[in-house]
Amino acid sequence: MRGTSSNPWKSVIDFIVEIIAEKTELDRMQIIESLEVPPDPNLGDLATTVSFQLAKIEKKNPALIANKIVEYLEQAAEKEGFIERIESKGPYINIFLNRGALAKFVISCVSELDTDYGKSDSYKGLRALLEYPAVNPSKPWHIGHTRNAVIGDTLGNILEHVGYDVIRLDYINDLGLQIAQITWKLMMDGEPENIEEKYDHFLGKIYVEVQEAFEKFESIEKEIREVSRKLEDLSSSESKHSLKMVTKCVKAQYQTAYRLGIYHDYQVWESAIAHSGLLEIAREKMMECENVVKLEEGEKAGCIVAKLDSIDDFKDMKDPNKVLFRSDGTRTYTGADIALQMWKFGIYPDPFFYQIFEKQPNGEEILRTALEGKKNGIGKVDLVFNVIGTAQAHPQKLVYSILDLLGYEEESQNSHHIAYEFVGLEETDFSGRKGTWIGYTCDEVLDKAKELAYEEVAKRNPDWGEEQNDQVAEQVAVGALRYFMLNASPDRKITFRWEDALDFNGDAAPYLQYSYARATRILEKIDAQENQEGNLSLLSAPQEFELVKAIAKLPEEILEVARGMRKNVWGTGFSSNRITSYSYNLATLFSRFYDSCPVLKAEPGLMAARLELVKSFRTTISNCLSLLGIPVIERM
RNA sequence: GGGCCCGUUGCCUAGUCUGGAUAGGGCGCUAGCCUUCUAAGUUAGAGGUCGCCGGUUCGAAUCCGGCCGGGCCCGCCA
Repeated sequence: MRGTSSNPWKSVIDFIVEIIAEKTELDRMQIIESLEVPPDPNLGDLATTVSFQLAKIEKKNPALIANKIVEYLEQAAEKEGFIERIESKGPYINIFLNRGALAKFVISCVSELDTDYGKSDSYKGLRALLEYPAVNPSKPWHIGHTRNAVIGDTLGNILEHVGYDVIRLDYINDLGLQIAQITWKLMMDGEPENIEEKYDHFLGKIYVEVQEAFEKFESIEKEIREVSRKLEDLSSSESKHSLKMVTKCVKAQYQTAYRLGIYHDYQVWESAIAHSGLLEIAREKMMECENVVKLEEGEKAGCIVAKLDSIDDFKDMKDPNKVLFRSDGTRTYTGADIALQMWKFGIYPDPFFYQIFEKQPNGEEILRTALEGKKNGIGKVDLVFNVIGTAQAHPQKLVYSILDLLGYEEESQNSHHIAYEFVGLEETDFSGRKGTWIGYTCDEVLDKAKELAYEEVAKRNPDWGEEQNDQVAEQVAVGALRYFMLNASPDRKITFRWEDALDFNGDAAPYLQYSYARATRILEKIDAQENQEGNLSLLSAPQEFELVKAIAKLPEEILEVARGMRKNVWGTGFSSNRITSYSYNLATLFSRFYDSCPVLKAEPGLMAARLELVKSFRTTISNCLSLLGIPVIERM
């Protein structure tokens, strides 16, 4: 193998497949599928189970076949420097790579690509629109919302890494009943002069109070419903009050998002949807379909419904006529969701105007939909990913199926529900209404994590000042929380326990950050002039070799996650935990290397080679951390 | 009634799509390792009927069927 590759492990695999293909009758796909990593590195670096497949064809003992093939393969492999040896063990054919040659190849790939190492252009030219976390603008983010936001943000990073152009969208429901409830309360009581709390926390608590009254007293419910109706009228005082309140709330919520390194490109506001004419345009489009009709009689007389009895998945519904627009003409959630999904794909002309909501700390402006402003829409997108809890699997499926029913087959296929299970407590779930989230907001969890991290940082770095302690503690806290959310497979419920979320040892973000800091420290201690050419073929210790192999696999690992995003009956799978476990494993291998292979005390030639390896590791783990949105810490 | 997700050691969990060698980790527990690049680390050890039963297969945590337990979903609600 000559030169460098953006996917070194894949290059090694291709090389081996080529050799096997020359010596057997099997096609390349079969060979690729037969390749696996043996359970124990002592058995080899790669193995092939082609003997099982050949045994079926030739009707012979697989072990005998393996024995025979190995002889041929050894001859072929000898010509190139990449393979050390090939041996059979029973039916398995085990391949040992040349450690020095692989180290040389992998390290040159990483050093060439640097911060781009891990990226690929496999999906170049495709545009993906992601929606997350769409938290109601009436309360602070709790840890359930945090899971949504972190999954969405990380998914965006991964899609960007494999070549997608990614648009990050947030949805602001400023017309919901929850907003009416708070508006009612604030207009009655007047807004307090000095609110000491963060504004979203303040609203959240009011909301819990109002909700109680709302459920208890019919008269209050009636008043609030009236406020809700008035919110639809943009000239009403209720609407004007609510707009100020919601804007303030979203800005407060975004302070939390920014702490986590989460940014967006656009916001879609429900009030803009309601008054832009979007719903009317969408409704007309929908009614062009013969399966969307206005019912004349029966319980749903006057409603515009989608007839779903022809679709297998929905024929067991109580009534397969799904209401999209009520008899009074207003849209249902499903109706609005379909209209919005159509907008995302640009099925009809964009009716929105756009205004700057605010400038984010990353320097980028976030645009919100509005009724006046500039006409800079999102343009054509190929795929839409909605990050929504798994409880909404059925409604999401409805939206995509109806899209298909309307004739937008491709758009339906390209609609993805990224489903994740909820975060709960041992005894209860998080409920906005009951206020069970109090004490478990994202801000509180981050603050508590930071407090603990601060103690640790101060203990380890007695010479640091308060500012440096504080900064690192914040980075540790953010990393720990993001990792905690990503390391759980999205289809698994998270039971939130402080001792788990705040455990900074073992399988957690600080471990990764620490490995980076250690690598950085080694490199810092070397003066530039000592930078001599290292003989990379000296890197043959098992700890060095295992680290090299792990580094080599990053690009393929990211691609595997992207390829694994297939549609299922419940949504589209997204294995965020694969990236965390890859990164954890990489850091573990570095820790072992660190413990058993001294760098600065090694012989000059070996030292230079190990320095190169440390550099490669540092780049790779750094790229993993930025993919996961975990802050990189130089010293901790 | 119908559909979906989960069940792996004291606790948390990877692996299940695409079957393959002794089922990986982490927490906790036990015993080592800092005069050596940051011990948020590392080495070793104890701990498992992969929910249960059956089937397919040379081979099943993984595929198929049937159960059991936990959660979620099937509104002109929000």
